[in-house]
Amino acid sequence: MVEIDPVRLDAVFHALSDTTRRAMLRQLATGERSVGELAAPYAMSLAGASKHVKVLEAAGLVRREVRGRTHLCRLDAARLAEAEAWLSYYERFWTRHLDALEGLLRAEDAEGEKG
Amino acid sequence: MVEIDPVRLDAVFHALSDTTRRAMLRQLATGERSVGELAAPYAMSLAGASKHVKVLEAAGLVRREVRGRTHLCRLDAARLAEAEAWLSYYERFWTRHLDALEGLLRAEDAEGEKG
DNA sequence: AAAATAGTCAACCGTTCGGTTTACGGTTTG
DNA sequence: CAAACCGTAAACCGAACGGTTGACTATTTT
Repeated sequence: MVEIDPVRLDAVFHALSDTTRRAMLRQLATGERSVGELAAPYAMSLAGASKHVKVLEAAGLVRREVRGRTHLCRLDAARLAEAEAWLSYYERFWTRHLDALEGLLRAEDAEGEKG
Repeated sequence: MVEIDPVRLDAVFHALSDTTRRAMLRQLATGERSVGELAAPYAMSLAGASKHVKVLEAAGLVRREVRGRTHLCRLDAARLAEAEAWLSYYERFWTRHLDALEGLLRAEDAEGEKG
């Protein structure tokens, strides 16, 4: 298992815990966007949306390139990968690779009957 | 893509955004635990830990069975699966099945050169 | 019956959150 | 240069968060 910095993970999950921020990430998945473009879809002040972008940036999910008066944002998925790595630990609770597991258990049963 | 209720996802990611709560889930991954057992590892009042359990329960990550004076908690991974499903959308940004993607692009290039 | 145990509930406290408004600092553009 | 534009910063607001203590309810245990 890859140990992940808990503080970093706190920040990532917190950033993901808001619908607006998740929607912004979806926007960024289709290409880079200015802060204004990210803000446009929401009934919210630009300053408000800007704060959301900062939360995403602080969590390391978004990087920003200042280009003249506009700030270009792009997705940085590395921290999302860390979050998914954390979650993947629990896959065994819902994934039915009980197929493989059952196979393994049957093999052990066979061993037990042999020995 | 499986559309997931945003409010539910808010609750799940918020529940995961705290180190103590994530650690509690890890405990529950090894088997059911009472609230007291969940609380034991942390320098925190029982009431405080109990609140964390309630957050996990409200997010649907934990179910509780009251058994006499003790409350037995067990992991319910379904909502974790939803969170992972949401994250899996972004796998293409870090997974190198750029192999497959590159193949596709090369095929399109070939088409372009033909036409 | 009395005492110990498991846990919640309610009130409270300081901090953070999500949002606003207003003011401001750099760019472009006219 | 002046005006419009893009975005941040700061101050503020009510609500939620993470945590505490103390009182309380049930259940076990003795």
